[in-house]
Amino acid sequence: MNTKKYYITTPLYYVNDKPHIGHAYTTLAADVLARHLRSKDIPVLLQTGTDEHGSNIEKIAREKGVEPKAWCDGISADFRELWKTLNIKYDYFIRTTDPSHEAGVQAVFEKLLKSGDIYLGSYEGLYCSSCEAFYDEGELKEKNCPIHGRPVELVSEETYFFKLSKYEGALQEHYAAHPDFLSPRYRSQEIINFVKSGLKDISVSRTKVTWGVPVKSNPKHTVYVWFDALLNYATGRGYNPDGNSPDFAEAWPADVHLVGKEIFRFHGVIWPAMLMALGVELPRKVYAHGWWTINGDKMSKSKGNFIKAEDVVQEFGVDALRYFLFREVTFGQDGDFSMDTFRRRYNADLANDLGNLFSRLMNMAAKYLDHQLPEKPGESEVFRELSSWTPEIHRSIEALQFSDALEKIWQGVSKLNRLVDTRKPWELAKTDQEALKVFLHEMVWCLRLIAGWIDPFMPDTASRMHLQLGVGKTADGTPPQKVPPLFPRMPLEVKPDDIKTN
RNA sequence: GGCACCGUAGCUCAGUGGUUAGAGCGGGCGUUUCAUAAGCGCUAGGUCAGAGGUUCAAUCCCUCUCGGUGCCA
Repeated sequence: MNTKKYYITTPLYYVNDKPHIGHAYTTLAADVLARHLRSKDIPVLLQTGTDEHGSNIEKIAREKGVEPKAWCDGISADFRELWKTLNIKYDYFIRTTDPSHEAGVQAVFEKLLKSGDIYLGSYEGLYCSSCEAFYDEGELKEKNCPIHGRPVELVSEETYFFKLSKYEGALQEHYAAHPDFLSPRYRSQEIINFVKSGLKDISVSRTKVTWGVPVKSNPKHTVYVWFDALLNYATGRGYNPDGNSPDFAEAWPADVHLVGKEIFRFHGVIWPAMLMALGVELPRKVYAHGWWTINGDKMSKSKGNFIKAEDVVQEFGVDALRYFLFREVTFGQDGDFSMDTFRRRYNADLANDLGNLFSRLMNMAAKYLDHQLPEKPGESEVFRELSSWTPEIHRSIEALQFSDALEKIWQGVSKLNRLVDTRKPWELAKTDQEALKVFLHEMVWCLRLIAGWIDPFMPDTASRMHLQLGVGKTADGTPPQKVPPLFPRMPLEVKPDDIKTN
């Protein structure tokens, strides 16, 4: 018997360039959610992967003088390497060049051809041979290609169409019946209006592209990359219209597709329509997050202003990056990444608040607790209060409101710092040993609670904390060691201007 | 041009038809010493973009103006 697992997906990342912080963001969000659910003993499937077909990839590979597949192998490996660096635990990494996926795509195509949801037609458009792309009349600059400024030609190409228009009504009904299908709400209206304004059938094959999945019954066509890539969510779990793998039932329907806002429409319109055509249940939710700008600028290849996750990790550690990305900005909104803000938050939240709290308490625990693991303080008011926050924190994570969860957790950190100041354990040490122990016991348990809360976000830090919070469990009687700080304080960046001035 | 959304303390943002409009960060002042010179306390007097309207009462409702953003395959 199959039990349905909680199935989370990230988009498949296009292998036209090396991974940057934007890719990491989505995948980390998936990882945080997955870790949280696992900690509640909810079975989870997390799938990510790479999108490898299309003329762009073919072109890049040609420029580099390698076979397309070899190029894809390299970049795809870079992504997996980054997930490792970022401590992301996924269940399955799919590549659109995987034979099982390609077979699934072909079978889907044939099935829809048979049902009439895909039909052969021809596409007519204004084509620029330098761009290898079609343009609308409105996009042209003085009737020329907006990029090359050269004349475009009217070209017609045989292509297969998917009958997207047929699903206009069904999609609208679905949106109305499932108000959370497109999330967050403030991004959904655009999509709903778009569908309301009328859908046209879309081209789903190419005759000019060879690096793609061939249409089985007409191999001079390859399947258009979007159609190919979207299917991964199903084929990766064993979907094939000619016969599903038994695994498919435990994954489907997907619980949440995490996507960037730029591909929300593909996932909110085309993908559900494809599933309707296939008679497959729709995913429960598509959640679109925002973009990171870098120092206020859009990340772009031409500006070359990508932040490499590896560099940040190298200097500050994985957990600091994981923390920053989900604390700084409400998940869904756009945010700005700058080293200045990053350092500020690192020092204030991680080094000063949490790191120092942990350090001051662990020092006292080492000094004043006789290495005994204290009993859970049922009578402790603080501990009871903090414990009562857990459901709220969990709800926030499950609603993908990561920043809310972290904010609440940091209220706890702050509360504990205040409490230490109020109770002044260093004075109790001179006046009331018994009260001191009771207090430190409470604090140790509160820290365990915090460690548990931050675990999905900062798994390494959580385990380092846990290691020490087992105060006194040492069977051999060795005293607790003074541990290195969780987050060593970092100097704020010295600007060149500051040096010159004197 | 069409359709949405936004404009609240230096910065990032919460917020509600009704007593003195909030938080975090930064800044300023003070204070403790257990701790990573961290922590803790106090402090921001902001025309809630502007104008008009509805109302006993609007930052929150309506209209217009200005400024900004997104979507229109």
